[in-house]
Amino acid sequence: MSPRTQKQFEEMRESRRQQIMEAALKMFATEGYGHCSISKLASHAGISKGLMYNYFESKEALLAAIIEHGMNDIMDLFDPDHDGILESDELVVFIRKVFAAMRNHQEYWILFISVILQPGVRELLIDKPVFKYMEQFTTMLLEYFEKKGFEDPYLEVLTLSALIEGFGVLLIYAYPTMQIPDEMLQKYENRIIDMYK
Amino acid sequence: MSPRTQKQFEEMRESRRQQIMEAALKMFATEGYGHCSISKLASHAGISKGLMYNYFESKEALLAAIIEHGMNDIMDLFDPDHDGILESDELVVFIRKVFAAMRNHQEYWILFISVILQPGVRELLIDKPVFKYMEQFTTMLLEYFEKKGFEDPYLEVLTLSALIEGFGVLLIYAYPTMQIPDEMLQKYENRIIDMYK
Amino acid sequence: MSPRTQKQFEEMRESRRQQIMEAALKMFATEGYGHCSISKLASHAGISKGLMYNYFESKEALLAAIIEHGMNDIMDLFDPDHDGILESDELVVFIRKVFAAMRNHQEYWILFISVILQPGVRELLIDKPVFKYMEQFTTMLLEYFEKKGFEDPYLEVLTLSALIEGFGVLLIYAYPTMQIPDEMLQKYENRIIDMYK
Amino acid sequence: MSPRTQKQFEEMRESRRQQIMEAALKMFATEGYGHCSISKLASHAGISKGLMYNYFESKEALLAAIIEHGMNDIMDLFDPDHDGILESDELVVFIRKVFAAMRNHQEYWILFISVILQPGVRELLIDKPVFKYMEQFTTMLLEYFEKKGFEDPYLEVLTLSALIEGFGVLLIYAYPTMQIPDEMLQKYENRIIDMYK
DNA sequence: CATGAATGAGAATTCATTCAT
DNA sequence: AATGAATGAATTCTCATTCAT
Repeated sequence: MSPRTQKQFEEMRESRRQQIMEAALKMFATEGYGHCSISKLASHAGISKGLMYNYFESKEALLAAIIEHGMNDIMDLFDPDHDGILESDELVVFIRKVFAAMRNHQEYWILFISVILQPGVRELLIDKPVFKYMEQFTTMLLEYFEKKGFEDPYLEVLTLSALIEGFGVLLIYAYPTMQIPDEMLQKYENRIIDMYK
Repeated sequence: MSPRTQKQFEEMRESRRQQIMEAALKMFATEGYGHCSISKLASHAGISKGLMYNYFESKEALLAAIIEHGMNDIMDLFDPDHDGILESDELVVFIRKVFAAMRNHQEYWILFISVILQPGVRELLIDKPVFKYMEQFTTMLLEYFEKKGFEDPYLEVLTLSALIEGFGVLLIYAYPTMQIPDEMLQKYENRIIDMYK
Repeated sequence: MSPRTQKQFEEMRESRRQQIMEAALKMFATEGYGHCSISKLASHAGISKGLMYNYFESKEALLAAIIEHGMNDIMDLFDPDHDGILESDELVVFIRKVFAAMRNHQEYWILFISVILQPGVRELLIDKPVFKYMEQFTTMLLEYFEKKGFEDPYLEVLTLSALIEGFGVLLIYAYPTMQIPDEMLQKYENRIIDMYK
Repeated sequence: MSPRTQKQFEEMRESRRQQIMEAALKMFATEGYGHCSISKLASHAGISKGLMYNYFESKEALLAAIIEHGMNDIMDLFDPDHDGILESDELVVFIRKVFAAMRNHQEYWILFISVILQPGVRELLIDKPVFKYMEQFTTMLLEYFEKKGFEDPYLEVLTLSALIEGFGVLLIYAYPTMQIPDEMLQKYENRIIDMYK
């Protein structure tokens, strides 16, 4: 009966936001961004169409929020103190982290790769911190391969990137019809690590 | 009305079809399938909206035709007598063919890969004969690795597929800002071949 | 709970109502009635959306209240004892009162006229008591011109009304870029009075 | 059976455009711009919602087209050779033209005045030729009154403008409930002309 | 064969109003 | 009394597809 406090409202809002984003992530990944109408998204999240706009000012803004949120989750693995500098562990650790992220946020990866491959999206991302991080990855790998004395470090970056991104694409194509089983994912990870030991 | 005229008509029709498909491929790749309206496609192909439907019964059918055509081009390399059985050359020959195709029709491949990775396009592919072909590749590679006594043939298929598809994705992302130079492409090819020698 | 507390509550309520109406009048005039959402109005008045409905049962009711309030202000000049009968002074006195009102509350009048001329507002006014008042003015002027033996009293009413309303419109259009100076206003007033001496 | 020619299409388009604009003008004037949905407009024009967008890219563009078209009609009276210079007839002729325009395009006037009084519209008009013309009117009148030796020419411009604009506002308020009869309009016109003889 | 006008279903978005707390 | 989350109807706009000529 007593009015809700500021804090109660904030908590409600935050949990609703999460609920919407989770529902939307699932749908974007399975049906594709373009095929999800706000109506569908809202009813899957169990709310009204109008309320969506209370939380996200547009469908695009919802996508952006999901991408950013997911990216933050993942970057926490590589830059836990948020100083913008990637922890330069051994390559093996790096690869393990990438695959751990893939395993634990499979839907997110599918959405993410799916989105960044769309024409016209790169231009949108280019200002975003996400993009900075991606460049940092390249730089980090390059330096690593140089330091280790690889004959053609850039070629190695290319190969490793292809192995990772290519696998992502395979995931997209497989999902959700036939999941690539976790052991296979594990073996794939080890296979790559073996190449660089 | 004479047979010859009849034939001329068919040739005109066929070349018009090609012209539409080329224009559409380019637009799908640069603007995204979902953002290309029939109107835009028609005007880029230099014909009227209505005429589009004379050549393709729907937007989806146009996309299907483009993909099938591209897929046929690829398949010609591996199944020249169209008997549905892939020539089981040595793996090295297979890989060389793939990269030769990439090199010789670089722009076409970039557009093509870019299109088939788009959401809304993947969903369409799944029911199509195209998809069968892709499974044949998998099967062929699988058999090859089994025959050669690889410990985990499926893992090898995964790895090789990722290396190829992942490279395609890198091409898309680089294009058109900075082309990956031919020598790098060559080196990458050799790098892969080395892995399987 | 004591009478005094009761009275305080009422005073608070009344002053809150005024505060809302003032904020709304300004917004209606500057942004247009149709473009002002309850949300915007509430936040400009410094209260919550829900509370608006505690004070005014609808957006339309808020508008009606604003107009009625403004209209009462005017009517006080001409019908100070609120008996519904306009004081039939000499016309000169009437005109002087109109312009005195304009001069003394210039900004208010500009906002007010600006609001009542808006589409969507006019339609609302037609059923309201306000409209009765306006007809009374017409009647009063008509009787005056008849009594004075003007050849076509209705034509005179039309002319005088146009001179007054038209000037209001000029004020709106000039505001806020360039104020019409007070002397000009004075001269205009005299010009009209001269016409009827 | 034979396909339509380019010219036939153009004629169809032009007549449809007129039909839509006429229907919309009537509705805008009677119901107010803000209260007319595209749906309503379309069904009053006897066409589908979608077709509206084939002819006008937005509701606002439709309004703009109507205003511009109407303004051109009216300006033809004052600048028949379209050289951007107003014919500087005697004042009497000018006033007669204004009232002729009001009489013959009554709905248009109502819409026009209604629109230019809306907050935020002036800013939109300011680049348009319409605005130039309106300034030219002021200048022309000012020069006229100066030449004729009026004591305070600017005051005269103000008075005449108020008489004209004020009458327009009265028209809006009267329309469509009770039309001001044509004879009254005629008398009003003569009344004004008498003032300046 | 060729055109583009016409349709209508459906998408994104806005906003007055209600209501639980 | 006060808040803002929640609703849903209405609105603007898009676009694949049909069809008369």
